[in-house]
Amino acid sequence: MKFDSNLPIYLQIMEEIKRLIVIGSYVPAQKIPSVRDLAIDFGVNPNTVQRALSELEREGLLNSERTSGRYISDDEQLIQQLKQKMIIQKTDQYLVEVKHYGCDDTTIIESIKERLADGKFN
Amino acid sequence: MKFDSNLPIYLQIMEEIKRLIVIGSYVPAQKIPSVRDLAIDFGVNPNTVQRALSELEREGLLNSERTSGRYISDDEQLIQQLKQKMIIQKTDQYLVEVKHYGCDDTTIIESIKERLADGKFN
Amino acid sequence: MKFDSNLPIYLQIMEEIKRLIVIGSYVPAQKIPSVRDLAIDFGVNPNTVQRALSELEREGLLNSERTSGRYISDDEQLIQQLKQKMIIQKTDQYLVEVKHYGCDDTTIIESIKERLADGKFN
Amino acid sequence: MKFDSNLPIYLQIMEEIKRLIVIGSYVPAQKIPSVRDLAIDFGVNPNTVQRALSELEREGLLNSERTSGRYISDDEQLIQQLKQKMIIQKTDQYLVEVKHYGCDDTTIIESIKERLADGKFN
DNA sequence: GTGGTCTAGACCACT
DNA sequence: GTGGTCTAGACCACC
Repeated sequence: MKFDSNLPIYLQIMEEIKRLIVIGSYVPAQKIPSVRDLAIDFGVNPNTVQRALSELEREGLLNSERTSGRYISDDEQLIQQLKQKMIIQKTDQYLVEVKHYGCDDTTIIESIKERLADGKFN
Repeated sequence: MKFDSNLPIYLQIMEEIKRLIVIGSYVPAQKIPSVRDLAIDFGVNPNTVQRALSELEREGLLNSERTSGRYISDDEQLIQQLKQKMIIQKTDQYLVEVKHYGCDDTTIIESIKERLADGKFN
Repeated sequence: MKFDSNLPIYLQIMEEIKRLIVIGSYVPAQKIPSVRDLAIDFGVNPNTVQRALSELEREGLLNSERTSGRYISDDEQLIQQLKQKMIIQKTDQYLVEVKHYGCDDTTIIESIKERLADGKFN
Repeated sequence: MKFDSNLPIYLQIMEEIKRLIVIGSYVPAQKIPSVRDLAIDFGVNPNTVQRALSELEREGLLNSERTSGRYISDDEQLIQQLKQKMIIQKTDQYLVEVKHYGCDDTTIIESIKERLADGKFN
């Protein structure tokens, strides 16, 4: 995975894991790979993965069972909320920014439709 | 101004200055405040402002006239393109991300309309 | 049983067994359950129980009779001392800590009475 | 400082700093020593101190001002609550434990008075 | 010099 | 082999 050097890697890993949860690659209660394996996958130091996972655990998305491994939360509701929350968060951030640049509602929607029409995003 | 501690401050200052240009607070060929004054405005070290301005100069948006100070580019075309470029860039980044989260086109447009309807962004 | 993840489990098991002795759930010379059974009770690996028991043996509270199993010490005096020793140890540790936080004697006694009055501890 | 090897060092450092706040060695809004200096004081790796301080920051007891250093929270109320909270926490934990060992209220209070009378804790 | 992040590599408790 | 902690040492952004 390629990381943006302007954002801490552990945050980017958190994002990626959230994404994997949201799109269903990780399902509730599923065991995730070990810290060491994820570190290899991400091409990153185990400590960095550890930090990302600890933060996710603090957010309640992961549980760690001491010696057996880490698991996606089995709180299906929480997991389902996650998708909506992530989308809304990204959308709101986008809207704040473009409004900040002086766009009005119709311009925004036009822009979106236009860019989607290009079909580059599939 | 409040900065996101996870992103280099000089990048955030660059963004802000671009924004001021786009919304017309800075017009082509206008002289901008001194590094020192901007540093005070932004509540930031002059070195940090310096770096942001240098980068903007590299992008052609600013010219520094040695003794007299720094000016917004007088290339009106460039300035005019800026708004569109910024919007498109932000839009595309947004679209990439939400597509990455498994959203399809209609969902995206619905989301946008929904959030705009809230009216929180005006 | 719930363990505090910040303290080695074998220590917490030692504590619990001492507690069972002190409150009379285990009486002198009584045979205690097998490592395997204790491990199941505690929801823990047999090795961990093993370590706890070995330490207790070193302290003279347990004897292992090779083939027939492990027994609470028959040294009734030792067992009787245990309760006092545990109480004193915990009390002293508590006093050291709160004194360390700047409490004087009367404050301490007031605190204790106040918390006991709440009746949450019965 | 001597650390108990059975408890993570960063937790013990957090405790110690809270203690320093409670007894007034650190006052609200005061700047605390740098991570590096504290690391030397505690005889510990800077990363370990960093972790302790980050956790305290998350608890709102500390603020870090990017490049100038870290400061005790200026929320005097929060700081004042801390002392009570720490004492109550320790007292309750003590009471739970000794009750768990079968002590009744009068025994507890007698124990406390007796140990205090020894005068070893001053 | 300050906080923050990251790496590399070690050790521990526990399975 | 698993999560968790710790060390030593580096680099970065910022002052």
